[in-house]
Amino acid sequence: MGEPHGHPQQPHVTLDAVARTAGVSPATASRALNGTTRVRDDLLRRVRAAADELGYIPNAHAQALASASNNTVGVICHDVGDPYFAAIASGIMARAAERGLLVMLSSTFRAPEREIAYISMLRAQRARAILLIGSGFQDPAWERSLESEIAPYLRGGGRVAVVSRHRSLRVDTVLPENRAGAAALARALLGLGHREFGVLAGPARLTTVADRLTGFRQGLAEEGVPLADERVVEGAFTRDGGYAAASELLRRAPRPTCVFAVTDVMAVGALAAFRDHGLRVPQDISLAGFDDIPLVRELTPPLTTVALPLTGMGRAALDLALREPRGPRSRVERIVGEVRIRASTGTPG
Amino acid sequence: MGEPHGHPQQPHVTLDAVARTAGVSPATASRALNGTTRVRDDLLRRVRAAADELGYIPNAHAQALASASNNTVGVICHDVGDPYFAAIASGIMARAAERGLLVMLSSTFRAPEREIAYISMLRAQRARAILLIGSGFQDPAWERSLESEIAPYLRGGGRVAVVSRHRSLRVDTVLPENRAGAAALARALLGLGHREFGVLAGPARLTTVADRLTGFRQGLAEEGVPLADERVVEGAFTRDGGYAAASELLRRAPRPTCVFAVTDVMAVGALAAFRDHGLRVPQDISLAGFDDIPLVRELTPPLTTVALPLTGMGRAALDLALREPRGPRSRVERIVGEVRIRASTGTPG
DNA sequence: CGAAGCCCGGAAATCGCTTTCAGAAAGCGC
DNA sequence: GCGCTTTCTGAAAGCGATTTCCGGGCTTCG
Repeated sequence: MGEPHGHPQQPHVTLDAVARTAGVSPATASRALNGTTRVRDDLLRRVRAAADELGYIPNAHAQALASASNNTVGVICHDVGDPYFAAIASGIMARAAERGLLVMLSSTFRAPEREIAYISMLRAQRARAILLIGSGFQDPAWERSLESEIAPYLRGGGRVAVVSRHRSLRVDTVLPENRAGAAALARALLGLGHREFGVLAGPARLTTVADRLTGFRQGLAEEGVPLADERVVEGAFTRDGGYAAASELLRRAPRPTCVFAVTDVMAVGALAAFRDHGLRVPQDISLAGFDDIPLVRELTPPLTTVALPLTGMGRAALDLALREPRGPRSRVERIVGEVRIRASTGTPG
Repeated sequence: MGEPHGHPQQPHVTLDAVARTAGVSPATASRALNGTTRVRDDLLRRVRAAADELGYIPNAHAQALASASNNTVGVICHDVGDPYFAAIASGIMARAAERGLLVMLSSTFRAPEREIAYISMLRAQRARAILLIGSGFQDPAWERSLESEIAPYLRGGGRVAVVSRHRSLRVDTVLPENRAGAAALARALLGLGHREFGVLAGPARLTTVADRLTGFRQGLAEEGVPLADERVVEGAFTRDGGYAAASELLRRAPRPTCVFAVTDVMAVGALAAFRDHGLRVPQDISLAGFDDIPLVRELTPPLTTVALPLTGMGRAALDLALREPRGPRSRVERIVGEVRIRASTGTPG
């Protein structure tokens, strides 16, 4: 009748309303609903009845404001669409569900400034913990602003944990042994007889890339096998980035007998590139990746890689951040990757 | 010096503090920071200076409480670890970032009651919009409780949109034409000469499964080709579910010449199963999926499927939910899938 | 039987912000 | 210079919960 466009916009049911229909004070209603204190049985029943008769849903903002606590955690990753982050995020969500927490997830799409912006938003939300997933950037300016966002958050009682990120912040960390893993992979590939290697590296400013690259180099160096700079091609951390980098690598003669892609996602692109160039894997060229994301077992040939327990790392990160009691020092959980030799690597020649 | 275990727990910087050091009232400080009203230039500068000198971060809860508005949206899917949901979620996140929104994401891991629980939590957070991603359940009890969660939320001004879910709720919907897509796929496969089909279906209570299955049946029926019930095997919506279902299907003679897996994820498992049973795809058996998740182009052979613009669907859902002005009727955005014939399907025999 | 505790419920302060509501100062035309 | 509008600022009232702080009613013990 008169409502111009039909949006009555009903007001929310408040605790006061519940209290009134139950014939008690808001204080009692609050206590009854939260079980903070003993409340006489009949009152308790009346309050509960009133609450679900009215369909009462407490206002989380009011609760957070009054009690200075809340049950949300923030997660920041580069892109949930990437299977690597999706797997870690999935682990976090599972654990969060068990703990009754709500997760605010955000993707930076690899823009450092977006990471900072999100941290700020999560601070505003007074998130209990902030989880930073994935490689950091090698950039002093960024590190400074990150530090200056994080420090006051920690001082205010916030928890921070990072996953798979070089340890520039002194916070709880779930850290894959990227160097050691890459070195182990290098040794395994040397063991197959390879001596001519190529590497598909991600963006140089990402710390994960640097670690895996140096680890691989060290592994080769142990056997005195060098890795020339022109054998390392940089590409985006995507399937297409891997494709492009692999193509570029093939353009630079002489062709290596074995290629290491610093992430599985890039390896997927590389595999396609090799195929398009008429190369058979592993007969003509061997290929290895890193991470063991779910899909790479399904490729033909299945990809040799360094397996990381991705969902487990997600769970671990949440537990680490929220752990109680809290010691004075931050903790580091080191994850050792396991080299999985599959059919994408063979003996050279 | 005497802090027992070193957690000083510094209090937060409040707007009052900012106002005080800027020498203005909180009201003015608020206006200056939010640009609600004109504020004299010198005051504005002083407030801003004070704010970032103190490192002021507004308390989002207080803001939400006072202004009865906030900038978070909730997303509920079955599992972010699944590439299908990951792709849709990625689209949502991208659009949310553009709009300056924070996303609360949760995974139900396919438990209906968890979906209800999350909606309730999102209601408590007074999320601006709730996005439900993925198939609903064919279960009257669940539908009722869902309805009773959603209705008051909408009445309170909340927005709801669903993606890829049968239209049991009268809310904005991004709806893949599952039936039509599956029918088109059926026609294409018939066109290749197949007459003996098998189907790997997901859990029967999921509406998406039902739709794709009936669509496929209809497509076959147009040419008078039947699909016997024992040719339809049900499995979990996962890679392993696909593997198991495919194995079961092979156990039931006679073997079909072409298999339709209702999702790509299941098709991936089926491909592995066929291989393990010594069958060549497509020479011995053809395989098709649905969704066109990123990885299936990379398989050997690349998978024939019905392509859905997943990230676009995510973006569309957010826009649909938050659209302004708001008509009285809910809107349905129909997505037609595109049949992509790839090498996993060939002519029979 | 009276004093000392114990429980429990209610009044009211509080959390940190936004937003009326007025009032002061400034600008304007005549 | 006077009245009137126009700007801008500050005081104060919420927003919707939680949480002291208090007091009234019982139990319990001396």
